Amino acid sequence: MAIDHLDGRLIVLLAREPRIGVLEASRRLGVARGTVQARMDRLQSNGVIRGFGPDVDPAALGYPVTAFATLEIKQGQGADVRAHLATVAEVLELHTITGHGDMLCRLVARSNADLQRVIDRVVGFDGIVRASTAIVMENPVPLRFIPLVEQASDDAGRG
Amino acid sequence: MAIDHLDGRLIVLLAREPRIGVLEASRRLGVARGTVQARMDRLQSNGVIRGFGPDVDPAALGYPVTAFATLEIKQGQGADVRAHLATVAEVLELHTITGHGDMLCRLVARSNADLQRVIDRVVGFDGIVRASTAIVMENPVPLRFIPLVEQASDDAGRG
DNA sequence: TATTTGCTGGGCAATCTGCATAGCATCCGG
DNA sequence: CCGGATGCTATGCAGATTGCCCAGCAAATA
Repeated sequence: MAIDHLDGRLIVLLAREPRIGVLEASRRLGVARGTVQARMDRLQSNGVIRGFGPDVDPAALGYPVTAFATLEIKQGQGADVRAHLATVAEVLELHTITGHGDMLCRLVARSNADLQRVIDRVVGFDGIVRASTAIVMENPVPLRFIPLVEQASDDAGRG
Repeated sequence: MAIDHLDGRLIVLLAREPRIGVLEASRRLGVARGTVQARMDRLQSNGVIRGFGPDVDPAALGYPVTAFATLEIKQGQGADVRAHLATVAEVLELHTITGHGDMLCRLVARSNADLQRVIDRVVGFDGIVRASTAIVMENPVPLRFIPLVEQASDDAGRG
């Protein structure tokens, strides 16, 4: 579960140049090919690396508007709401959270006007009492894991 | 910029089985290898596919706690705050948003107790007036793009 | 001390990639 | 209706990579 420095370097390398193969990676890291192969297998069965799915940009797909919506759910309707939101393609992720709102979801839309349609679709469901939406203007730090990986692998030695 | 049905099928296929190569993909999709190659090149230069970075799970790295923090920023300190947050490894992403809070960021931590440390680190900076945090309990819909891709590629024909 | 585990270095057959060519069909402006 | 551009198919080939194997070795473990 803990990763060492070599794991860290491997993940960072894969993040930077995803198309390189095992052989090239072993050259870059200065270790044997079998080692890289074993590390990658281990990282994947550990679940540290879930996969290598293509990194899709919603904006390039025609959905340049992102928003976060906090939803207040009627007691006992949680499961139904989850199922409902899972059917909406514009809902990219959904979390249940502590605090006054009950759920937080990330939405995308084709335009600000289209966002209204998406929100109507999201909240147009019985179990949802209220929704409050924040539109994303800028994204100074896009979703990233590398710094965390580096920190985790640095911690390894002196855990 | 718009993607057609074949693009959609290709992306979905890559998402499901990321390690397959161009040749295998062409077999699965029932098209020529050169076609898949051309489509992938186009999708990447379009920016629809940003890359194939490894999908890292923070929980497996030892950071099982996720939270969203809404930050209120002192006028004119935006840039400094961005720079500050970018240096914190536990800040996985940062958005500037409309509404009362000014920024929304996604945090991870090693435990609920550790989250306190992370939050202190995040808000322990001059430009930040106030922070309100929501801890994620469940994640019924993990970050996903496939439904959106399918919708976008279905729209293609009858746009 | 015997055993297990992880890394190295090497080898081999099968496969895949990158690159190039050529034939077709479709779409579009003239 | 024609010329030209574009996109898909089909194929070929040399070189690189993969998956799988083995044996030696060092360090940690029982």
